[in-house]
Amino acid sequence: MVAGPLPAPSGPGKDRLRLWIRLLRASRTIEAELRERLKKEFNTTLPRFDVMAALYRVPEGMLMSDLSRFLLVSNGNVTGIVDRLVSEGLVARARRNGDRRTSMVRLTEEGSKSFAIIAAAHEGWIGELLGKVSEDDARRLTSMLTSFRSNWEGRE
Amino acid sequence: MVAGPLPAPSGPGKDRLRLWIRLLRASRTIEAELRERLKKEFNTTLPRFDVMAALYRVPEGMLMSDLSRFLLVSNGNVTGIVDRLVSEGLVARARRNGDRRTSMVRLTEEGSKSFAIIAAAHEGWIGELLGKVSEDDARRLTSMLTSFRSNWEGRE
DNA sequence: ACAAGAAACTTTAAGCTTGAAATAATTTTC
DNA sequence: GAAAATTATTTCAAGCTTAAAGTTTCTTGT
Repeated sequence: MVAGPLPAPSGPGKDRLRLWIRLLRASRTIEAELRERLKKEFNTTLPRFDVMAALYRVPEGMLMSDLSRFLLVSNGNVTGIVDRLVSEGLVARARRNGDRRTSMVRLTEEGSKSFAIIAAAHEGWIGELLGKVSEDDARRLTSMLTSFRSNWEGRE
Repeated sequence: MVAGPLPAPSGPGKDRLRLWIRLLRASRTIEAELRERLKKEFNTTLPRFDVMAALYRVPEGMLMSDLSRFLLVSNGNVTGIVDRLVSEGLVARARRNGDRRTSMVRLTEEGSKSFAIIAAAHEGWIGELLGKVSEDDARRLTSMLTSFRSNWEGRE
């Protein structure tokens, strides 16, 4: 890690900037670790995991556009990830509801079983990686981030 | 946003998992917004901005490997981003120190001027996007994340 | 000195990501 | 009820990202 040779700037607004930088670094650090473990242990990727996690909560499936909104990624992106999951037999697209533009995407039985195993390991990893954060801090942080989220959603 | 139809799970370990999910969502939300504004307002990208921000702090420049470590991305990745910045005239590679394997990378004068402008806008955006987080919470969050970081660095 | 190993960087292949353009199906408007 | 607008999704081009393999240049052990 390269130490910043310039003195830490201060002033109004700098506190938020510093917070953002820390937030980004923390999530990138954890993300990198998860990515590596998913690859090594289960030969899968974080985006695939994210899609499967979203679908796991909703057995009847989700529309592509719901997935895209939920995961905060572009719809073209979801198409590619789902394509790969389908070709691996973990996910199925069901065309034809009433609206023939849409396709309902859901985990296959294999996908569901596979995800359950990975998710258990994932939860353990998070426990390990965030283990040094006290229960108290974890709850406090969570509630601050929750209030950030609701502020965000009510903006514009 | 799709609401989770399953009841929120509880139990030991779930608090950390919930924290991680919130952390990830918060940073992705902000990242997406920054990415979009960087594109729209300055026709640049977050990775380019990150590299320039790292270099801006160190006028004499950094080695590729330092950049890679500092930004938490792979070295092959940095090569590509720096290539593009060089072709745009914002960054310069200076071969030949004593060690001819290394190249010292630094902002050009144009790059430095350009970054200063973008950075000012960026800081304003962060102030806006995180504006609803109180100064107090911002400092508390920052210190929690800092202690996470130092715990992290001391692991393994 | 010289071979073996390590270090700094680039290249490559595969996959992720975005924004924009293209398709196809539905809804709205006149 | 046809044209226009909207919605859901896919395709595309460009760029980001990683891990692994390759190149070049030091460094080390003998």
